[in-house]
Amino acid sequence: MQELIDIFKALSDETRLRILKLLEHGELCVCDIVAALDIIQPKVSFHLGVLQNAGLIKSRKQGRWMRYKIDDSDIFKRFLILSVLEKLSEEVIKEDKKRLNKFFENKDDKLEVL
Amino acid sequence: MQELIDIFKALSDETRLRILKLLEHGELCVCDIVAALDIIQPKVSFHLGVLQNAGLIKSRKQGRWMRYKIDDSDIFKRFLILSVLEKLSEEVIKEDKKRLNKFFENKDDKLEVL
DNA sequence: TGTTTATATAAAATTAATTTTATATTTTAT
DNA sequence: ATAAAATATAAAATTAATTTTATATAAACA
Repeated sequence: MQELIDIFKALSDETRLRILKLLEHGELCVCDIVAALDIIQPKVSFHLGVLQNAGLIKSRKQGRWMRYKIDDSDIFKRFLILSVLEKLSEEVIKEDKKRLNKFFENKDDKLEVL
Repeated sequence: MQELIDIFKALSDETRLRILKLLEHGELCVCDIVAALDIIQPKVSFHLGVLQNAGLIKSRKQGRWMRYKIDDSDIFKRFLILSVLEKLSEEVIKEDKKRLNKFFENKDDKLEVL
C-alpha cells in the first residue's frame, strides 16, 4: 500500500511532473534540470529524491554529474508515466524546454572553444 | 495540469484508498463508510470531498443519506481505479469489510423489527 | 412541532510536505 | 595542492494537508 501511495504522492506535484516531462526524451543531469526549470539546485535535488524514492526515475553517477532518467520498468509505472507525459500540454513546459535548449547551446559553445 | 495533480493527490492517502476499495462493489452512504473504517464522520466527509473533487467518486442524495460511488467515467480514471483496486491486498481492508458486514447485519435486524 | 439521524462545514490544532539557506562531499581542472 | 563545479543533505522557515472539535442544516420520525 505504501509503495502505491508513494508513487501517487510523487506524481502529485507540479515541479515533479515538469521534471518527468523534461526526462521524456532521455537522460539529464541535475544542472540541466536546474537550468530548465529555473529553480534552485537543492529544490531540484529534493524533488528528484522524491521521484527516485517512488521508483519513477533512476540515476547513475558519471564523473561529477548525476544523471537521471525515467524508470518505467514495470507495466503499471509505464502506463502512469505515459499518461502523464501525454496529458501534460506542451504549453506547460514550453518555457522549460526553451531554457534547456539555451543551456545546451551554451554547453556546446564551451565545447567548441576547447 | 492541476486536474491531474488533484487526481494523484486524492490517490496518495491510505484512508482514501480504503474508501475506494470499499466502494469497489457499489454504492455506500457516509454512515456505512464511517462504520467500516471506524473513524469519525467529519474525517470521512473530508476524504470523500477530496475524492469527489478529483472526480474519482460521485454522490447523490437519497432522503437523509448521501450515497457515494466510484466515478470511472473516462478511460484514464478507469485504469487508475482498476489498478488501485487490484493492487490493494484484501489483507489491508479485511477489518474494514468485517465491520461493514457487521453494520449491515444490524441494519437488517432493525428492518426486521419494524 | 420537537427530536433524532445523517451529513457537511467552519475553526482550531496537529502533522506533513516543501522551500530556503547553509554547508559538506566528490570530482575535475588549474 | 588548491580551486571550482556538481550535487547532496541538514536545519530552519514556510506552507499545505489532515485531524479534531464544535456546530449547522436538512430530512424523517415521534
